[in-house]
Amino acid sequence: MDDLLKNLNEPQRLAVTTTEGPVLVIAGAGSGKTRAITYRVAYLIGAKRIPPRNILAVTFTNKAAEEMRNRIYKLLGVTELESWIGTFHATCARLLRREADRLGFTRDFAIYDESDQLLLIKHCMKKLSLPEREYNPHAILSRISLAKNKMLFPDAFREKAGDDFEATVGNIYKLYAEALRENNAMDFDDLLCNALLLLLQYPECSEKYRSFFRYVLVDEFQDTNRVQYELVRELAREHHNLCVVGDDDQSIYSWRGANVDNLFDLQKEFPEATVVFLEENYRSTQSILDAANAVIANNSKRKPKKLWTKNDRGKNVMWCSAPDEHSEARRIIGEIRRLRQENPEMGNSDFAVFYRTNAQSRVLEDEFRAAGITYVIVGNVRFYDRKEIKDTLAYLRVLANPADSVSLRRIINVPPRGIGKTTLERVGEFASDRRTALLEALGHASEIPQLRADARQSLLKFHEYISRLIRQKNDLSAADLVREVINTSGYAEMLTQDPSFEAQARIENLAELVSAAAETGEKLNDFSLDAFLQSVSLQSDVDGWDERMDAVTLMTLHMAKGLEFTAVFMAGMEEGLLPHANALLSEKSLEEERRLCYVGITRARKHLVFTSADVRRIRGEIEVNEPSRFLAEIPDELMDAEESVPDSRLVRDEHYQEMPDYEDGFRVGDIIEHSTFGTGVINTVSGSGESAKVGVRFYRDNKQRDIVVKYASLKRR
DNA sequence: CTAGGGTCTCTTTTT
DNA sequence: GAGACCCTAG
Repeated sequence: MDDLLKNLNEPQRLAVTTTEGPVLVIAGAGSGKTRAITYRVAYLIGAKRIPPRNILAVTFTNKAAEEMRNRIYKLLGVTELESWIGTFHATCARLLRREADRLGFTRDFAIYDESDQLLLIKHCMKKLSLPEREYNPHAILSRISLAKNKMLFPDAFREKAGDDFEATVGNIYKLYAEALRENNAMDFDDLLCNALLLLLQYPECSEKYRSFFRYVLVDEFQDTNRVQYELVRELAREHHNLCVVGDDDQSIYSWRGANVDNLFDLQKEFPEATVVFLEENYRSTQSILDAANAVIANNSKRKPKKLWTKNDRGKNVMWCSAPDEHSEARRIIGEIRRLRQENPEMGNSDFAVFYRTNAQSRVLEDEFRAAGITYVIVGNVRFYDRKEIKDTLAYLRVLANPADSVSLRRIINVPPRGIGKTTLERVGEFASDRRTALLEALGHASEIPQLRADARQSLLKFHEYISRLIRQKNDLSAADLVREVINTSGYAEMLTQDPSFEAQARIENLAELVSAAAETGEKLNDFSLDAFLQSVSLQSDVDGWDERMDAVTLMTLHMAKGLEFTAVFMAGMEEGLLPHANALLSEKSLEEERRLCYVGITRARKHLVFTSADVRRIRGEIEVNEPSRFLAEIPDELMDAEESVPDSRLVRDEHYQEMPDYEDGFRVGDIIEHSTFGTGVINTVSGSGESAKVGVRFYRDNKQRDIVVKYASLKRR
């Protein structure tokens, strides 16, 4: 165990060995914070003889959890640990499964993801006869989610409603919350809220878990929200054996309710806390670190700190601009080839390309494919988000939780069984009149008035089919059930009859789902349907990513947090993209964009290349963007800039000719005054001359409008 | 009820 | 540019 401590620097050692009482670790990027917390857990188990199951360690992703687990195994020389290491959501779900009945759920409650949530919201809106035109379900959902993050429940929300819109949201919220309960389902926010409620409302429960989790660790604390904060506080209330690790400069999830202040509020809450600063960076070259420091220094709201390193100065960082996004992608490929030539030891997996928006990945993907470079995209269209996968899972979810009407509605007519909208509406009415689950109502189809005879038959037949599967579910493994559903539901048949290439791919995906179920079973040593479904709902995008693959990694900046690569490319360094157009409105969101940029930069070990395009096509329209302000924040002596060179292909490109003349035009980021809509920020520019258009987000209602420059007298402010 | 075509919106980021 | 959604003809 003493050997173990030798691998740590002074502050890291302090963070590891101060096991009793609160510890707050402020850890700069690349300062070995993961090392500190894994060693801490290993130290607790190895040196302090704390039983692993009495330790709770919370990470940001499942992948981080798995990594931590593996490292601890290695440090301790064991192959198994009965410990609680996982994300907040996974941990809460696990807890809630045990205690579900206290809150009026059964232990097989469903976990609704965003698409389920939206379906349910829309369903509720229909019940209230609210048109989707007027009330955007997305916006409603995000309001509800924000409310839940403050533990503001429907009744309280409705009382506090300030205007008509809020009142409407309140009504939908109320209905939505009831519907979730009826469906025996929780959304992501509920997992956290209900876990907290459980502790707050049942003292004996709180007592149980407080004495069970004797040591609590939380990573990435700057990205926790209020509910998560309260959860941690409640669990550590008595023993105070709490260690949280975070970096306020890497807080990039405030849009999801995360609150950086948590990091410092905790210090007030536990004034006796030992505060440890990790400021020595082991990852990057001096130049990269200087660039990162230069950028982040422009944020006004931050605790001053300065990362330093003993590493070499290294090469200057680079900035390559390109005429358009395709040449940008080719520039990246060119640089990868050049770097590999200069450094033969580098393989594909040493490279990563980060971008702000998922949409940027398509062009990169096209060019990588054309160049024959192996790449892997992390995120984007998740395997589990594909239609055929979602449909099949919906069948399984109905089996696991027959009250789940959202899933039932998704599949009742897929493949087509002659159960259309009207039929479904009648059944829905019948079900809510009788206060019974939708699935049960299907069985009573003969009592439902106004149904067509053939529809009635279909309903009964479907009900019988699902009931049969439900009777079988306990005797079959998750993988067997997946196979059974695919083969007997008519789904496989529907796809085999479709000769298209896509249908072929879908069949293959379904086969993969069967393997996924089997693999998950083996990994968890639990082959039940419930275990598989839970692991699917809580899976995150990075989780499936394997860094050992010999491929260049493509991912969003958000997903890059916590990772590192020898060479990093940051694509789309343009105003409107990074910082994103929607973030130009407030200083606060602008600073978050800067932190995002900082996170990207600090992922790089040796090489860092920024790229930008003069012109790019966004949502079908050509836009002209200025280079990102963040580039200007990096001192010239740290960065080599290379001018944009039109390559031969672009000159022939037909839209090159249309390139608008912006001598006297408006640019992204300009603040303008409109005669009717008032003040706003330009976030898109398109077309030229007579047809020049700008997209403006107005302060007054935060709505986006396209304005034809010629007809509106816009004034620059 | 279904299939096909046209329109409209949209993603900025995700457990 | 893609996907969701609505409308219409069969």
